[in-house]
Amino acid sequence: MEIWSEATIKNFRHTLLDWYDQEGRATLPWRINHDPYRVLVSEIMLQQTQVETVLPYYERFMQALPTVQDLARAPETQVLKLWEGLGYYSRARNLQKAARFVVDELHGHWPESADDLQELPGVGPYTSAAIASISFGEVVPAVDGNAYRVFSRLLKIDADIAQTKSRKIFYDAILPIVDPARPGDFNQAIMDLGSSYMTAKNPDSEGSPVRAFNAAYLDGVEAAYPVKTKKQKPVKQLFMATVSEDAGRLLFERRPDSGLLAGFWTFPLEEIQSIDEIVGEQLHIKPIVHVFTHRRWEIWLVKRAISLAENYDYLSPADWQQRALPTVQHKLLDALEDLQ
DNA sequence: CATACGTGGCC
DNA sequence: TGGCCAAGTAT
Repeated sequence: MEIWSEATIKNFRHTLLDWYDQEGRATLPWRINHDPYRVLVSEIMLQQTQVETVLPYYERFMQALPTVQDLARAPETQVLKLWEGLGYYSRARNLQKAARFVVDELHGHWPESADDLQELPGVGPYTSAAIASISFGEVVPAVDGNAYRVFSRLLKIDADIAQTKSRKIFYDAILPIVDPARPGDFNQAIMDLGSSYMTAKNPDSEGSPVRAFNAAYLDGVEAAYPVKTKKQKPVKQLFMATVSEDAGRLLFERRPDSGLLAGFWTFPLEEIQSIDEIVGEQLHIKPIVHVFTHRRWEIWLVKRAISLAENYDYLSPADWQQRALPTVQHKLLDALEDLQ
């Protein structure tokens, strides 16, 4: 691993921030100002989600709920509907819990340090550092996937970025490099660098503004960085989805309050071991396939009667359109519509 | 500390 | 196509 001199660090900050000032994405809507609410919403949405995906959601969310007080007072159903399709839905619930904490417990006064911000639900080591540096000027590194990738290459850090314990190694390595005059811009510049020149696949290290600081590139070993162990494959699961109609309404099931798609509405889903269990009954000749990070669902639509359960409800189109439905349920509805 | 937790894009 | 990747956190 490389250790930079104080002169190199100063040179790097200057090079990075000059590039950021010229080429950075200053027009991103969460960079219009440093309002902690606007930054918080953006950072939560951006967790494991790309900028292009977030943009329309962010604009719509801020339009509907412009202040932390608005979010704190909103019905949870509205928040989930605004989040529909973004995924990782516990983020939406935690975001509203965080807003309620700031408004109700802290009387609208924001925590200003990374340590205190981490008390907010859904705000962990990365997000707390991002808000503290961007909104409040705290000199802390925001160590996200970009920072891992960028600094693993710049400094040739061999720690496996898939391992939790590597976080401290990167934090300690980056901390002395963060620009004390512009910590928020520094962190955002690293992220912009990681999503432009120093990408995971097909990086353009040759054209990168910090190529002179990229030890892995200069040594011709960039392909070896970052070190990252592989994830496990999604588990395959087979389901029968019940299509039960009553006077123009369709039967939906409310999923449990915890776990996958918690609290969201889908057709009643019953896991089966083999397609043989429903042969001759299915409505489609091919299953609807939906892949999560850790599961791969194959769902067969079956028109059948089913005994009602406590978490079942017949919904009219007007009903289900105003509820937050997971993407997999939209796929099922689309497939059903194709049959008509 | 390893795993659960969504979705869309890319090759 | 299946695997990998993208501004992580909670448990």
